[in-house]
Amino acid sequence: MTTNPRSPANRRGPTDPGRRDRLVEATIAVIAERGLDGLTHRAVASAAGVPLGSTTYHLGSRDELLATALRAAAEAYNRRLREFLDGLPADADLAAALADMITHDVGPHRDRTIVEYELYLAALRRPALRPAATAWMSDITALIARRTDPVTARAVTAAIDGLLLESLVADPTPTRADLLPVLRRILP
Amino acid sequence: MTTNPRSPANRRGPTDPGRRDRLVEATIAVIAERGLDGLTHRAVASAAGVPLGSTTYHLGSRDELLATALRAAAEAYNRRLREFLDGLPADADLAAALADMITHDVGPHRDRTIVEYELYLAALRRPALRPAATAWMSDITALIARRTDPVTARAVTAAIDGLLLESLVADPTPTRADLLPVLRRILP
DNA sequence: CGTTCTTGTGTACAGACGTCCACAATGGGC
DNA sequence: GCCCATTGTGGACGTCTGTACACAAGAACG
Repeated sequence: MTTNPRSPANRRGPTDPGRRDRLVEATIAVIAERGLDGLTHRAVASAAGVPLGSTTYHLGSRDELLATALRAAAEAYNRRLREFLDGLPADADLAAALADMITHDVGPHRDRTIVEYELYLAALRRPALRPAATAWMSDITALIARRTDPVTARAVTAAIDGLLLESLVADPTPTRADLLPVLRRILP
Repeated sequence: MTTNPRSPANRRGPTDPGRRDRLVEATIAVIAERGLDGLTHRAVASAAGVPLGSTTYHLGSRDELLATALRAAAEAYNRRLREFLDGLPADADLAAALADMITHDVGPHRDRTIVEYELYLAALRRPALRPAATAWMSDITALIARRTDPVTARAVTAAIDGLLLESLVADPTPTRADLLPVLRRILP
């Protein structure tokens, strides 16, 4: 791998458009695999297949690494939620749909969901990240509010968060049937 | 501080009952101050006023440090919640009481609440901690279920979690008046 | 008093880390 | 075709970390 870093196959030239984006993706992949503890410049460089110096060049300090990852994760999550909600028919059973979503988030999507919470929580200790985290959360509420009244939207958003957090740690992982009555208790 | 560690004032003898407990307290204090990133044997030793070797002797590896802190935090939280609920009159306004509690948790109690979430989340990546975290959560639900039906208890527990998480990051911190309508939306 | 067990201490080691910086390489402007 | 700003690289430095381990010291007990 590092025997001949100058081989043509590995050279992308000094202008390698998208390298920064690939570094951001690699950052999230590293967190998913090793957690925030394992997020180091070296791990990101290795995951992205670039030399160590490249990470500090494009993404600077470790805090900048975190900030970029948080913004990328928030954007991806909200886009996904928007598409999911937009894909529902107008008269859809919202509680059932959300139960499906949560089941997916703690099942096939588990690793990514954990990363999302780790990044969100990281914002608590980093004032620079708080605006991004706040916006993330209020975007979710706004998306839900397109289907319910505002107070219900806040209640449902909070409940989804709590259910996700609980379901991530529960063993065995709760099923759709476990979640549905709780969501029905809140949604009209 | 370390100039004369053998001075009588600092010597507590080879049997220093409670030293382990003080190390656990120091562990939580270190997390509160520096976050999980800053949790090191050296920081704990310094906070507890004991030599470095003492931390590894009493609490072993870093994972054991985390596990002990998680159990202590869960126990303290649940005891506090139990006392709070037991102190309410039978016909109390539960939504108002919970709004007060959340306001307190994200206000004067903010630092400790952050530690609680950091420890809870840490359990996601450490199978050994998951039982403690699961029990923590189900204890909360059980306490609330003494005042409501089971499904409502689950919905309220999840909503409290979500509201805490949201309120910790929001700027400015939500007030009791912000939280109350949301809780009333769920509680009878 | 002496032995033995538990508790406590100081230090040393090897590894990993963030960050910095001198230097290389390229490609667009002229 | 040359020059220079931008992009990319590799290695080095100093710091901090977990952990191990040899040794000290009081206590229980005969």
